[in-house]
Parts: sequence; C-alpha cells; structure tokens
Amino acid sequence: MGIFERKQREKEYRRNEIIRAARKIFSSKGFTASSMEEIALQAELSPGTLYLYFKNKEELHTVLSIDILKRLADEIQKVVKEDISVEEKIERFRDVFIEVYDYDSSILINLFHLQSGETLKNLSEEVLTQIKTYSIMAHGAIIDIIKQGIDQGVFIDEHPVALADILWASYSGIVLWVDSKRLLNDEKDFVRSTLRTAFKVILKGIKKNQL
Amino acid sequence: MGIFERKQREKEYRRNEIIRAARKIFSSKGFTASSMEEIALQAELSPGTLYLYFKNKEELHTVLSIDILKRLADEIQKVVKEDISVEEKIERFRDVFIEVYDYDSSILINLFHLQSGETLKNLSEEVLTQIKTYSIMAHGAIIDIIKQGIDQGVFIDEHPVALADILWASYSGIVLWVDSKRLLNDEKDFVRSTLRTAFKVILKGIKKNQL
Amino acid sequence: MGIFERKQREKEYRRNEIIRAARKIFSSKGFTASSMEEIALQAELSPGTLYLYFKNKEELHTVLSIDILKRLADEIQKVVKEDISVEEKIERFRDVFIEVYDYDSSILINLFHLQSGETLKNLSEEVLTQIKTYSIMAHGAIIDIIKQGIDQGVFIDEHPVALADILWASYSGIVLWVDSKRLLNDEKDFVRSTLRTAFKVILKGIKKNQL
Amino acid sequence: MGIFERKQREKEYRRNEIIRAARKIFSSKGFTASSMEEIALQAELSPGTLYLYFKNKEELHTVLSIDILKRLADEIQKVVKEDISVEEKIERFRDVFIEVYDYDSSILINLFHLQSGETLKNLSEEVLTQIKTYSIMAHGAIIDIIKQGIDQGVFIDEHPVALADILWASYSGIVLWVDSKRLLNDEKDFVRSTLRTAFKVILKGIKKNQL
DNA sequence: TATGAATGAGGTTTCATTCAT
DNA sequence: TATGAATGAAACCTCATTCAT
Repeated sequence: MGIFERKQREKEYRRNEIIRAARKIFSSKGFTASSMEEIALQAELSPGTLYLYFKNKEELHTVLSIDILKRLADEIQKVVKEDISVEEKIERFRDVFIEVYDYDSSILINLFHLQSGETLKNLSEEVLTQIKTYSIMAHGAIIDIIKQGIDQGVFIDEHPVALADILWASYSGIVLWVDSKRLLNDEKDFVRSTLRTAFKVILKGIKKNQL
Repeated sequence: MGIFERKQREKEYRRNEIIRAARKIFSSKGFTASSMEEIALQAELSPGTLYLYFKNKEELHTVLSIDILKRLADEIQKVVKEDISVEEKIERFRDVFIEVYDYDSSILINLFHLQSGETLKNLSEEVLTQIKTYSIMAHGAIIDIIKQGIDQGVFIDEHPVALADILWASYSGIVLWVDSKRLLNDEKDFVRSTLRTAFKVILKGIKKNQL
Repeated sequence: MGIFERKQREKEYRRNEIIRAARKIFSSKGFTASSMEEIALQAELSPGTLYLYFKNKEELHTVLSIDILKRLADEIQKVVKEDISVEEKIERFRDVFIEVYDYDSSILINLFHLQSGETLKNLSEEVLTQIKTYSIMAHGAIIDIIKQGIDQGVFIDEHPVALADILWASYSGIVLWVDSKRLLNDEKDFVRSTLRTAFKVILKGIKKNQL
Repeated sequence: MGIFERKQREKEYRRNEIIRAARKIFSSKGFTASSMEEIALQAELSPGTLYLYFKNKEELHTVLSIDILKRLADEIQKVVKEDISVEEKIERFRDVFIEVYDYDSSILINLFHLQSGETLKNLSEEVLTQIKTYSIMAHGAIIDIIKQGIDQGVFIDEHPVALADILWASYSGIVLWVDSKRLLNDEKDFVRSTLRTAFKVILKGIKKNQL
C-alpha cells in the first residue's frame, strides 16, 4: 500500500469517526441543541478539525442523512433483484425499514429536517447531488416494484408514485409518531410491532381483490 | 358593552395578532430559525410586548400547536357524533385532516416538535394541561371509532390503539412527506389527492374482508 | 377638615403605602433584584402610579433610607436632650441603634447603597437636601456628645469626628456583618448580643483611664 | 520552558488581564451597573472570551473577592506565625487591613455582596469551596489570637467569636463608611488615620485592665 | 389622579466559525 | 494536517419608564 493510499485511508477513517460522533450527539439532542464543540469532544478532535472535513454544521448533519439514505437505497436495490413476487418484495421492504430504524432511530427526523424550511441552502453542490442520487434510487426502486405489481394485476390501479409515497410516508410517519410516544412510554418494541401491523394493513390496502 | 369587556376583547385581539404573526414566521422558517424580533415586527409590536402575552418563545410556539390540536379534536368529536357508519366516519376523518391541513400546512411539524426531545420543560402548567387534554380527546375519539368497527365485525382484529396509531401516523407522514416535496415541486393539490388515495388504501386495509 | 387637607392626607397615606411596600420588597431581595412592578403589586397600585409619587426607582429606594435616617436622627436628638452623663448617653445610643435595627434590619445595606458608586446622580434636589440634613443632624449630635466627653476629661483626646465615625461605622459594620452571617446561621439574637458586647468594648476604648 | 508551560502561562496571563479589567470596572461602577461588554472592552477582548475564563458575570465578580480574601488570609496567617505578643499581633492586623485596603478599596463592598441575598447560586463548586476555605482561614486565625489573649489574661472575658467579629466588622464598617464619605469629600488619607485611631480604641477596649 | 399596556434599549450568554501557530 | 483560543454577531429576555385613556 503506497503512502498516498494510506493517507487516503486515514482521512476516510477520521471522517467516519466524526460522522459516528455526530450521529450520537444529533440523535440524542436534535440538530439545534447539539453543538460542534460537543461533537468534536465526542470524536476526540478539536472543533477546528471538523471544518477540515465538513463545510459547516448543516452539512455534517446532512451527511448523516445521506449515509442512512445510501444504506436504505442499497438494501432496497438488493430486494429489487431478489427472485420473489412483488407482494413478497413489499413485505421485504418492511424488514429493510425496520433494520434501518434499528441502526439509527433518528433517521427520519433527520430526513425530514433535510427537506424542511429550516434547512438553509448552505449545502455544497456535491452533497446536494448525493442526496438527489440516493433519493431517486430508493424511491425509484419502490415505484418500479409498485408498477410491476400493477402491471401484473396484483395491485390496485392508482398512480404508482402516489402508492409509493403512501408506503414511504406511512412508514416514516409511524416511526416518527411511535418514536415520539416512546419518549414518554418507554415501550421500545411497540414501534416494531406497530410497523408490522401497519405493513400488513397497507399491503392489504394496495392489493387488488382477486377472486 | 362595558369597558371591561372591551379591554378583554382588545387583549384577545392582540393575542391573536401575535399568534397569526408567529404562525407565519414559524411556518416559513421553522422554530429555531425564527426570531422573536421578527415575529414582533410581523405583528407590528415591540419584542417586549410578546412577553406580556407569552412566557417565552417555546410557549408561543406551543400555543400554535395547541390551537391546531384543539381544532382537530373539535372536528373529530363532531364526526364521532354523526349518525353514520364507522366506515363513513373514517372517511370523514380524511376530510377533517384535509381541512386542517388547508388551514395550516405546517401543523404536523409543530406537533412533532412538541413531543420531540428538543422541547424543553419551559412550558407553563396550563399549556401542558391543554396539550394533554386535546391530545387525549383527539386520539381517544379515533380509538373509540376503531373499537366500534372491530366490535361490529367491520374492521380486522388488531389492537385498536395500533390501528388508530397507523391511521394517525400515516396521515401525518403523508402530509409531512408530500409537503416537503411540495417545497421543491410546487404541486399544491398533489397533497390532497395523495391523501385521498392513502385513506382509500388504509380503509381497505383495515376492513375485514366479508363475503 | 377642608377638602384640600383631606386630599393632602390621602396623598400622604398613599405615599406611605408605597414606602411600606418598597421596604418589604427591597429588604427581601435587594435593590437590583426588586422590580417596580413587584412593589406596585405589593402596594396594590399600578406601576404608573409609583411614578406620580417618586421620580424613579433610585429615588424611591433613597426615600427609604431617608425615612430610617430621620428616625435615627430623631431618636439621637432625644438622647442628647436627656439629663444623663455622656457615658450614659453613649450607652443609650446603643439602644437606639438596636431599636432601629429591629425596625428595619436592612437599613444599613440601604444606607451604604446610598453612598456607593452604584448610586446614580438621579436623585432630585429635594431628596439630596434631606439626606444631608438628617445625616448632619445624626452625626452632629454624636460628635457633640463626644466633644462634651472630651471636654469633661471623660473621653480620650482624639479627633471627635474620628471617634464619632468609629462609633457609627463599627455599629454599621457589625450589623452588616452579623446580619450576613445570620443568613447562613439563623442565629437571630446573636446580632443584638454582639452589638451589646461591641458597645461595651468601644465605650471602654474611648474612655480615658482615670485613676 | 516547554510549549505546554508557555501556553499555561499565557492563559494565566490572560485570566489576570480579565480580572484586572473587571476590578477596574466593578470598582468604579458596582456590580449591576457594570456590563460584561465594558469589561471586555477594558481588557481589549471580545465579550465571548470572558466566558472562556469565567462561567458568568457573577462568578467573575466573585473571583475578585476570592482574590482579595486569599490575600487577606495569607497575610493574617503570616502575622499569626510572628514571634510577638498578642497585642502586637492585633496591631499588625491593622496594618494588614490597611495594606489590603490600599490594594483594592472596594474589597469590602464585594465581600458583603458575596454574602448578601442578592448573590445567586450560580457559582461553581470550586469557587464556593475557595470562598469557604479562605473565609475560615482568615476568621479562624483571628479567633485563635483572641483566644490566646484571653487565656493569657490579656483580653477581657468575652466570647472569642464575638470579639473577633467586632474586630473584623468594625474594620469593615470603618472602611465602608469612611470610603463612602471619601466619595463626597475627597479626603483620601482620612481613611487610614481613622483606621489607626479605631484600632487603638478597640484594642484598648478589649484589653483587660491590669493593675 | 390612576391605570396598565406597550415600549425598546440594554443586558447576558451562546456558539458556529476562523486563523495563527 | 490539527489545534483550540478567540471572535462577534445574534438570540432571548427583562424591566424602568411612558402615555393614552
């Protein structure tokens, strides 16, 4: 391994350390209440160093979302390629969503923050491109499956984008909602069981009643 | 009208002016990015005056959510009392949700903010009580309808709270999600049409298949 | 009683109400932490009314000191006229001081505040004149007694003003000091017993040792 | 000198700069009327920097008192160890007090502020501990001397704590009082000469009349 | 004379970001 | 590249004071 490669790898490693630290802090306190100094402390680095890897606080936060979005897109892609029925694929999506939620329960708050009015236009071109790419990948794959299902006469005849949105948004809403209730109730597993019921309901809702 | 009444009414009017200004600012910029000075400017008042009517920024923001929550609870209550089938009631909820969304599209971001970890315990006792009251009213009514439906053998045999959560959360998720897309797409009516499809899907999903 | 007199008396009464309220608030919270609104509330008046009777917060506070200073001056004058020895007069001063301390334990903090750097030059001419008048009355009387004592060969040959200052300042210091300790110790009567010892010591210190 | 040491020293230097600036401002205007911005200006630093060295305004102010209290305690300790009679020690205290007064004439106002009800509980644990430590050191030493004097039959039979309080409080009162007169009279040296007389008087007052 | 709602200047404090080392 | 002390703008909030009623 050449010296250039080693440096590159070190840089990558350092970057990931920061991301990990940021995830921990942002997850527990939200965007506003988290400070760069706190994240630096968690990463065992100085505040100044953070700015060598990320343009600003906003971008660091956004990168977390991209990270999770990429993970989501990758997993969804895998499901798409599996040799199973569309119905089974929709069911598999449920598992993907639950896995991602387990990895980072604050993901959706981040994703919504991303597109909310609070997000300034401070993001660099590169970051914006990534968001769009992964977003299209993830949504596109879901839309494709829905389309297939409609073509096969398995799903109801509605606008595929709308159905995909419903799938995606219901999932998001449930995680957000149940997660916010969890803060008060301490019922950790209720999120997952509700998610399962939700998917059952929605799948049943999209399916065409065949006789 | 006595002098006391006039004063009371003026005070109420002023309070509403502030709420209206706050709604405008908070809606367009979110909680953190909005400043009290900006809200005061919008209300054509001085910053200090805001604090005569609201304890602090947090409480002013919360009051917006309460306002909308009250509206939601009231409308839901009305639906509950209507002399129609449970299925039709669920359908009517859809309209209520859409109406409320039309009144203030940022409602749900507020409601989620309300229960997120970022919300400090700066709220006065009165405000907290109101939140709880209206929250219970709105959720309780929905749960009751679901229960009725299950008892009548119209809805599937699942935990009523879970089904109510799914209904509520899906709605919330869709509004949040489609609304955040709207910021980019400018397709205003897409929200409503997607909401309609979503309700059709979910209603179908909850219904027991009777033969 | 004419209508003018009645009004005059009402005015005086109202003024005293404010002073009483101010004393209560200032005593328990100090000058800075007390607000005009709080004083108005205590006096069952509106904030605006306070400004009809007193130029500003500073002056209202000052008037409390004047009130106590006047009381002190009056009592001291009485002692001066009593037909007793100078030594006995000094002893009587001790009682006067203790009585005044009982009436308002925060008196000296007020008096010091009066002449500290924090006191702005916001005081009206009338108020300043009063302070000077009563100050001179009180101090002058003490100085006179000391002088008499020196002339009679009872007290040591030192500058009478210095001796009077020592008497006055020691008393003040002890009240302040022990009072500040009281806040922690809750030993209420220790102030008075220490004051008594202090006077004994000082009197002994001033007396010429006669053989 | 290593790089760490240099940095440490720089930091210490900066801290002292702030303390010096704060002393100047606080001395001339009192606690409330002084603003952090003004102190920063005086120290040729930005307001934010002050908060890197001191938790808040209250603590910065308190540190001034600690500084002076430490100085007082140190000097008193030295006197205690000197090989002179108790009477001479009391006399030496007088010089210590005068020296400290020369160093910072506003010391006592600060010390009283410290223990007054206005002082909030905003102080850090470390600072509170220091105050207690030095306070006990200084008072304890004086009490010890008094005790010795009583045991040796040189001082009168009174509660040693009371006598120490009288000594301490008289000194404080005189400085405060004469200093406040100075503000009007501009007689600078009068403080010291009065202090000298005061100590003579008090010493004579505490001494047992031996024949 | 009395009110009390409104003012708005001014205060403390935080924290994202920079830059000399 | 990494540091971390310093910055300084900007935020929230208070409260003495005013003035129309």
